[in-house]
Amino acid sequence: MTLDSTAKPRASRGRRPSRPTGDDRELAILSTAEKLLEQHALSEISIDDLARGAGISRPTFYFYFRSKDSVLLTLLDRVIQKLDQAVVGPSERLSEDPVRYWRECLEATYTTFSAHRAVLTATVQVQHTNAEIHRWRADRAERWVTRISQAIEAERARGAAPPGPRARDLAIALNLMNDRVLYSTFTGDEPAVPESDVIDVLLNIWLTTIYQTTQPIAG
Amino acid sequence: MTLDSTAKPRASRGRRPSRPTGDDRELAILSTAEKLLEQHALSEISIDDLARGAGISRPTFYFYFRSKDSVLLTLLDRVIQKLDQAVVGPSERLSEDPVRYWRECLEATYTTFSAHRAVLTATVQVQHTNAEIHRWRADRAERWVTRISQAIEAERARGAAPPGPRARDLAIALNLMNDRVLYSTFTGDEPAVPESDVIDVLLNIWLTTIYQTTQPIAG
DNA sequence: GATTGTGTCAACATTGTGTCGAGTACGTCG
DNA sequence: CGACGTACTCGACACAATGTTGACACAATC
Repeated sequence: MTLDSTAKPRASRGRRPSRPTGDDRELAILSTAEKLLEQHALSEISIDDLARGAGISRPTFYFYFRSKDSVLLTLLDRVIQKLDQAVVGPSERLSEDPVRYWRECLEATYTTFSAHRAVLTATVQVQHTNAEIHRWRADRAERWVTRISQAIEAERARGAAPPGPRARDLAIALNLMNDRVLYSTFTGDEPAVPESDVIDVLLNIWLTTIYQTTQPIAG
Repeated sequence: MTLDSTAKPRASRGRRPSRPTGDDRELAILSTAEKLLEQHALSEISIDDLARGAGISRPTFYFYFRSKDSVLLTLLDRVIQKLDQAVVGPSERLSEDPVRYWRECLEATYTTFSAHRAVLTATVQVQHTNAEIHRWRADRAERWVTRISQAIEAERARGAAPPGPRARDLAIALNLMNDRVLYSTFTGDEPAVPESDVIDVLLNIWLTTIYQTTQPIAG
């Protein structure tokens, strides 16, 4: 998903003035935002804070972004672009080495979240109030769910996993669990699973849920 | 937990004027809020909306509540009071009939949520921005976690459940999952588990996680 | 040198929150 | 009865944050 809709349409990039200007300012806003998000929730950050941090006035901010949320969305877009190429994806190892496959799925999620906690936790926080971000998350979730439920069905088909609730429903529940558990682990809201254990705990739940044991049948 | 802190201290209740006044207004605000929450998120509701809905002016609103959030907190308090007496609690049936015990735990959570979805989903939404509500949820969560992890340990002790990750960590993860899954089921955000299946799906995950099977050993 | 597009901001308009202080209605006590 | 206190009410204000407008600057191109 490209996020053209969020950043104001910048005119043709052909001619670039030599002033200390242009994209620099946009980047300055973005990095100010990411920095501030490490300390404060998005709701506590004003547009003025972002503008000042980037060395511009508040009205000028609106030249670059249409709102605070759209800054977050752009940040998110950048994070995910990096990520989508890093996590090329637990490939076809599913039937060969299921445990490894699922561990890698989880680690991918963990890594995503961990590398840019500030941005990702902010996203979680505003998903309820911002329609665009809400849609963005729904979209991502849908793709994960599809992928995971196909994997579960494949495992059931080859007899490695027993039958059970609809694969899609399990995938949804497990996926929501991951998000929520990682969120509270990273924000440190009590009660939370300690960061050192979080992958193991989640993996355990995934495996037992899918296979009714922690030692699934390998290829 | 009583929420004295949230409602302004009403003076002695001794003398009651006969005007269409007093507690009536407070109740009017509360029911207006609950009604509006069925259609809109709390962030979309202004204090003026609440005041108008209750037939008073905005400043008068502040006579009864210190803020929008404190209305929600009071609403929550009422919901929970009803609930804490309804769900007296899956008692000592744990070792006799484990499946039933866990099903009742889940159903209690489901019922809580379901009966006052508007209030509960609003709570989820503002937990990230309101410290008081955040604390309230953390508190409730902590008590559930304690209770659940003790139950898991008891099952392990009597050999009904196999060893595994720290009981507390499982309890935290399962608990967060419940909240999150029920939230999206009730708001209907896609992807969500359909309401008709949600208890079965969650129960399945709980049982397999705790017992590594859906048929635990009964007493 | 005129034109065009990028970039800038002071000043304004708007919306929502919270407060203050002057008021009104009602029960009570002299 | 009347004056006193308390519950209650709201107009008018102060404030904070958001978003908009219109005039202006500068560089690149014609």
